[in-house]
Amino acid sequence: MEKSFDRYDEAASILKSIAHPVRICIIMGLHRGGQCNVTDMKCGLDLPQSTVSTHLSILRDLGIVETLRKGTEIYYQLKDDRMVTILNLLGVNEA
Amino acid sequence: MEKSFDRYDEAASILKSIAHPVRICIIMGLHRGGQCNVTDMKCGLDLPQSTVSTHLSILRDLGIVETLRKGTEIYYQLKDDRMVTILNLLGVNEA
DNA sequence: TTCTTATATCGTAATATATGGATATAAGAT
DNA sequence: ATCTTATATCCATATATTACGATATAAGAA
Repeated sequence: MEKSFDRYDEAASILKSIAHPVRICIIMGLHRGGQCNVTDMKCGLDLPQSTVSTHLSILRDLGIVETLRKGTEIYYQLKDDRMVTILNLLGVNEA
Repeated sequence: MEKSFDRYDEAASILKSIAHPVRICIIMGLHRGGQCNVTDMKCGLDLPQSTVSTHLSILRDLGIVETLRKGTEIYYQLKDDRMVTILNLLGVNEA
C-alpha cells in the first residue's frame, strides 16, 4: 500500500544529501569559488581523498553538482543554486 | 582540532530533521491545517502512535514545531515557517 | 482512587550512513 | 608500455537513524 507521504521521498532525498557539514562546506565553497577539483577540496577540508570523493558522488547523484574533466583532473561546480538559497535561509552565509 | 566545516553543524542538524518523508508530511499538514494533535496525525499518516510521537519530538527539539496542551491532548503547530519556504523551493506544494 | 484516553519514553532490532584504507580506473607524460 | 597523478569504487567497520511494541507518565472523568 502506498503511503500518503511517499510523494515527499524526492524532497527528502535532496535534503538528506545536503544535511551534512562537509557537504554544506563543499556547496558553499563551490558557490564562492566557481569550481574546484577533488585534490584541492581534500586539502581545504583536511579529509582523505576517498571521503571527499564519496561526498561528491552523493551530491552529483542528486544533481546538486556537476563535473567537468580537464585532463586528468575533474572539476566540480554547482548545478542547483537552490541549495545555496536554502542554506542562506538557515543562516549560512557566503563569507 | 576544529575542522573548517564544524560551523555548518547547526544548519546540517536542521536539514536532517526535515529530511524525512513523514516529517515533511507533518510540516506541510500543520502548515495547511494550523494545528493537530498526535492521535489525528497518527490516523492521517497510518503509523503507530510511538512512531509519530518520535518524529514530532525530533521536530520539536530543533524548534520547528511547538506544542500546546488542551486538556489531555497536545496540539502541535508550526513554529519555524522557513521550513515551508525550503520545501516549496524543492517543489513541495500546499495541495 | 481507579479508569480511560492521550502522549512520551524505553528497549531493541533493522536499516542506513559515514569513514577511510586499499584497490581500480582513467588520462597524460616519458 | 610504463610511470605518475587524479579520481572513483570497494570493503569493512563504526556510528546514526528508523520503526514500533511495551511501558511509563499525565490529565481528566467517574
